[in-house]
Parts: sequence; C-alpha cells; structure tokens
Amino acid sequence: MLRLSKLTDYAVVVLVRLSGMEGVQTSPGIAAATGIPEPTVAKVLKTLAAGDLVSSQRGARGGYRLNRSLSAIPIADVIACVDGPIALTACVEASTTECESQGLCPMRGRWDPVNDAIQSALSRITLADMQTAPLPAFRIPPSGVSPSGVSPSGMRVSQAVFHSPAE
Amino acid sequence: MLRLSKLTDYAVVVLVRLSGMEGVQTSPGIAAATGIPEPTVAKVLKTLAAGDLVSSQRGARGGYRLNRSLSAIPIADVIACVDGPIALTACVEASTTECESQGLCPMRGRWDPVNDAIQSALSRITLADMQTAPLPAFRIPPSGVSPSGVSPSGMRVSQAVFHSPAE
DNA sequence: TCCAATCAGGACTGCCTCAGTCCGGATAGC
DNA sequence: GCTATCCGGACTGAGGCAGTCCTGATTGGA
Repeated sequence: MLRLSKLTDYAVVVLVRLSGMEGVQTSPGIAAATGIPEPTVAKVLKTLAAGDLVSSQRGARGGYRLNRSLSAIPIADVIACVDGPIALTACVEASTTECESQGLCPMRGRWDPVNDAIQSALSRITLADMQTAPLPAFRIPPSGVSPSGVSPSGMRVSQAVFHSPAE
Repeated sequence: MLRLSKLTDYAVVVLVRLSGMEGVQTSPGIAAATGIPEPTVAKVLKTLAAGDLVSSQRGARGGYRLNRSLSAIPIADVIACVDGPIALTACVEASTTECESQGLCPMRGRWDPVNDAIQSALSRITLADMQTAPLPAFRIPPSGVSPSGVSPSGMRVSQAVFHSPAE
C-alpha cells in the first residue's frame, strides 16, 4: 500500500545528485554517478523538466540544472510531478472528470480528510530533509557490487544499484 | 500515486455498515445493502477478521460483528489490514527481509521521515471521521441507478454502486 | 557549413500486481 | 443429519508500470 513508484525514488536520487554539482549535468553522467540505467535517468529528467523542477539545455554541452535548492522542494512536488496528483482514491486517478457525475461519488467526501492530511504531511518534508536523513550505516560491500563509476564519495544511491547495473 | 486499493474503500464501507446494525450480519446481507458484489464482500470481511477488526461467528445464524467502535479504528489500521503495512518504498513491500542485506538499502533511511509523517497522519483519522465527513450533496439519481436494496436511508456507498451491481 | 552531442516526445513490450471469482472444507444451529 | 455460514486457498483476466528504443529538434564546436 501507498506504493511509491520507483521512478519517484530515482527522481530523488537524481535531484540530490544535481544539487551537488556546479553547472549542468548530462543524463549519461548522472546515470554513471548513480548507477541508474541511462534511459531511465533520461526519462526521469524529462519528467522533472516537464514539472519545472529542473531546467534543460539542449545541444552540445547541454544538460540539466536544478531550478531551486533542495530545501525549497517539498517531496510532495516530486511525487506529484512523477506520479501525478497525490490522491488516495482510485476514482480520482482513474478519471480526471470526477468519476461519472460530479458530486455523486461519495469517495471524494469520504477520503478527503485523509488526502488532506497526507498532502500536508508531504508538503512539510523537503528534499533537504531526505538528503540529510539519518542513514543506517551505509557501506558498499566489497563483494563486487560496486561498479566502476558508481557512488563516489559515499553518495546515496538507489536500490537499483543492487539489482542490475554492472553484472 | 498513493494508490489506494479498492478493497480498502470497500472495507470502510463495510465497517461503517457493520457499525450501524445490532448483532451479527452476514456477507450476503452486507453485499445487498452496499451494492458490493458478494464474493468481494466476503473477501474483505475475511481480511478484516484476520486483522482483528471484526469478529466472525460460524455456522447458521453466524456472521460478522464489529470489534471496536468506529471512533476507535484509525484509518491506518484498516489500510494496514487490507493493503499490508504502510510503507512508501517499493523495497519494503517487495520483500519482508529488507531488500538484500540489512542496513544496506539507503531507501529506508531516505524515506523514513516521509513514512513516519504519513503513518502519524493516518493514525489520527478514525473511521468516525470518515463516516461524518462532509459529503458533497449526495443523491441517488432517479435514472435507475439505484438497485433495490441498495443504500437504505441515504447510506454512503462505494463507487461500486455506480459500476456493476444490479444491472 | 557540417558534424557531434544532447534533449524532446512518443511508442512499445514484458512483467507484476490487483480485482474479482470460485471451490472444497470446517463449524454451528436446527 | 441437514443447512447456512465462515475459512482458506487457488485461479484468472485486466490494468498499470518499469524500462527500452526510435526519430526528430536544438545547440556548440570543428
């Protein structure tokens, strides 16, 4: 329940990575740094650009750049950008046109307080909070799980690192 | 995002219905009253019984009964019961054994504050709050959408009513 | 002027999860 | 013993998502 799409986690990783560097960064570069597959990084970045969280620059020497600082990005924005509007009920997401007839579906009324509570909770947490969240002792195991170019300086990387990248 | 399974909404409807009656109620009875298909109601009730939210009585004249009052049931309990533990990250739900190795997955640390915020928000809202939530003017349309036996006394019914039940 | 690097936008496929149904068995009242 | 009801599980179809790929547009440099 409350399933968070992997893309959203990737987005957080990518945004944190973007914040740590000067100038623009290319998606291949971010992919190499985070261990997330390049096409996926590109997809995430495109989504984030569409949501105005990052700016893109085309052409040679182009890339992406963060629009605001991490502390100015509530996690709710990231989720809304990647996964669509935050709403619990299946009906809200199933159709943008309010189920079948406006004001008829009782789910809206029923779940509204829940949605509001979650929305406000997610609006109070910023990426800066997540960046500095207390991490359980994090260490890349020496058993070859760390592919070259991945997680310099003990950076936080996604679960993807442990699944696919350089095997 | 934050997709709530339909089963959870059904559960709320069923629990509210259970609270409105004396003694035990059978799943066919609840199905008729709510418009939710019988097998689905039975499934929901079984789940709720497993989660200790309702008690069951077998045999003839058996049925289900609410264990606590609506105001003593936080929505978090219902969600946890029907959809599993409340956790955002894909990795937590993917395996109960903490990704691959304990303390390795940085997602836990990263998303923990978010999970906690949501968890506490959901713990503060009870079914009583949802029962009495302000409803947008609710009225069964006269165009035959209201099957016989459905929503006596203007009861809140699920979206299911508008999909399938008695056509 | 041409070429290479990079983003933009969409289409596509395989996998996984969930909704919903059904069946055989156990239990309890009549 | 018969019937109503819950119990537990298995099963299937539909839908969404992750991930990939392709074609085109843009920009800087050779």
